[in-house]
Amino acid sequence: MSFLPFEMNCQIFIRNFFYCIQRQLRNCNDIISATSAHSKVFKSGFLSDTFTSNHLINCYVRLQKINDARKLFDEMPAPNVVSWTSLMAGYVDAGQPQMALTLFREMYRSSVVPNDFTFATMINACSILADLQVGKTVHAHVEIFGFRSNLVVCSSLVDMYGKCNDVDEARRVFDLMSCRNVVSWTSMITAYAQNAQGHHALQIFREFSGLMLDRPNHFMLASVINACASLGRLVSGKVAHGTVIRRSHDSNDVVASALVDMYAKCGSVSYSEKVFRRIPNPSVISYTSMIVGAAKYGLGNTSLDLFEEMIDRRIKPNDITFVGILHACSHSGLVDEGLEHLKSMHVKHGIMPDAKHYTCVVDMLGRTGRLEEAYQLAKSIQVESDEGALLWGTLLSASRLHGRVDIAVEASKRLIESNQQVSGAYVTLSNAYALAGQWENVHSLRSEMKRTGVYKEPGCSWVEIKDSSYVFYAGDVVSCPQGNKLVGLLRELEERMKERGYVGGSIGLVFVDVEEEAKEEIVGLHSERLALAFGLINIPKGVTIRVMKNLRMCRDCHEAFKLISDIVERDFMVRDVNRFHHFEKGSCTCRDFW
DNA sequence: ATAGGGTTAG
Repeated sequence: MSFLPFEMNCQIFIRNFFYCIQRQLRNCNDIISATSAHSKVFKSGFLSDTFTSNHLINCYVRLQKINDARKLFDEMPAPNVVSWTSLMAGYVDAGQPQMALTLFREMYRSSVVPNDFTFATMINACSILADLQVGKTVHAHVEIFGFRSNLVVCSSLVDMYGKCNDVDEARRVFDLMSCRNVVSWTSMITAYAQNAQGHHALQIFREFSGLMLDRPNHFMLASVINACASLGRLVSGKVAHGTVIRRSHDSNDVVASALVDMYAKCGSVSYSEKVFRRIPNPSVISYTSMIVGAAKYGLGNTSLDLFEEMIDRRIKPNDITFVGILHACSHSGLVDEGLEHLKSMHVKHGIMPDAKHYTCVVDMLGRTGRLEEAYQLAKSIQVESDEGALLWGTLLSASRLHGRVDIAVEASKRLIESNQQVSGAYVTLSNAYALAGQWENVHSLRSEMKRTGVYKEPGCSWVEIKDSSYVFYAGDVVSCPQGNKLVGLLRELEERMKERGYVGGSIGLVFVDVEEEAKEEIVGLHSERLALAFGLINIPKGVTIRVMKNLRMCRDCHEAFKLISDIVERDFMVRDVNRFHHFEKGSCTCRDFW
């Protein structure tokens, strides 16, 4: 029988104990085993060992116990770069990215040197905060510390610049990267998609696909679908959907939610529904996408049914869900239901309504002509300037629609005060004056605009036919060879809609351009009407036409809309033109897709 | 050895 020397025995014991603790720390998935591991480490005296403590910190971070992680960190005699970075990442996960920045500064003052992991975490914090200034500072440090060619650091930089709305800088970093992977390509695609440059997003995706280095995964496809949605490109969206199915990502609920949203925005809400119904466990986002999708089509009751369904399935709605619900009620003329839901938000669901919800309600009341109530409500809401622009802009449109010049004037004043969307305010106010026959005011407003140099970009819309998009601008009809024919046709349509009780709004003929003489002529046509006429005139049989522009429907409008559908015998759907200001004249005819 | 990057709804 041989005996090992005592010291060697001790070493083996310590090493075994060490592994045992490590295994326990790696596997602890609940707070009880974490605490027990913690006390074991404490008793053994290993708490002063940085490596063991780091394990414990990560354990608390995984369990979302950031305060416990912090306490442990503060007691460490010698935290190293991993300890610092772990804690920073913990704060980012816990929704306190600001604290991560603070820690970085503290770390900087101590003698511990940051590494690539630290920078990736820091950049992520800046990205969440959308803090471009700090982001640039961190970028400078990345250069100084020599991580400019690190894949992960650069991918997070691309993402950070994208989230801070500096797409050009994102692209610069991306172009300088010496090697890229799916994540870096996805970051670049997302940067474009989230900054209203969907066509660039698709271009990057085509480039990635052409390289055939790697397959697109569900992250990338979700972003690509998002880009198709923002462009209203159904054909590209369907191709992306095909890729999703081929790559077996159709069971991913994030991808599915993106598809639901894309189909709704591209004019095919029935596809949205099909995709939605295949999601095994829809999240609050999946439900909200479908609720919003239905709302856009004036299917208010469908939205409300979906809401009931999600409540029954114990899925908690959030503030955005309620924006969707209030939108649905607003666009379907379900005022009482809308007001009920507004009340229930706080009482039943513990969500405080804020400016965006009240804006929906102002819209809802305004559409149905309850302008006095809408006005009183608008005045009572505390808003930031950008929220104010939306709020007063909403009221302005409603007062124009119902010919309440007094409220229109007040709303425009507030809108102009908010210093945003000023040109839109002038145009709408001018339309309100014109509607009331107050031509002198129209003229003086126009000279005011000339004097202050306000310029209104023309609204545009487009139809997608086969794989091409055709864009129309407000005012285009004048130059169109069939212009007169169109105008006649549209007048006739409007008459027939009025007979059915249509009261005005997007479908009706409105003045678009105050630069033109404000006489009772059509100086411009909103494009959905133009495209509608387009559909009547020269689209070959068997081609599906989809018109993109927001159709804000009250119940009456919905009726009218059905009537138009009967007349033109085609399916088309419409989306919000204001979200697509990135369309430039002549740049939107795209025949190619990947 | 322990720590890091990309996705969906208004």
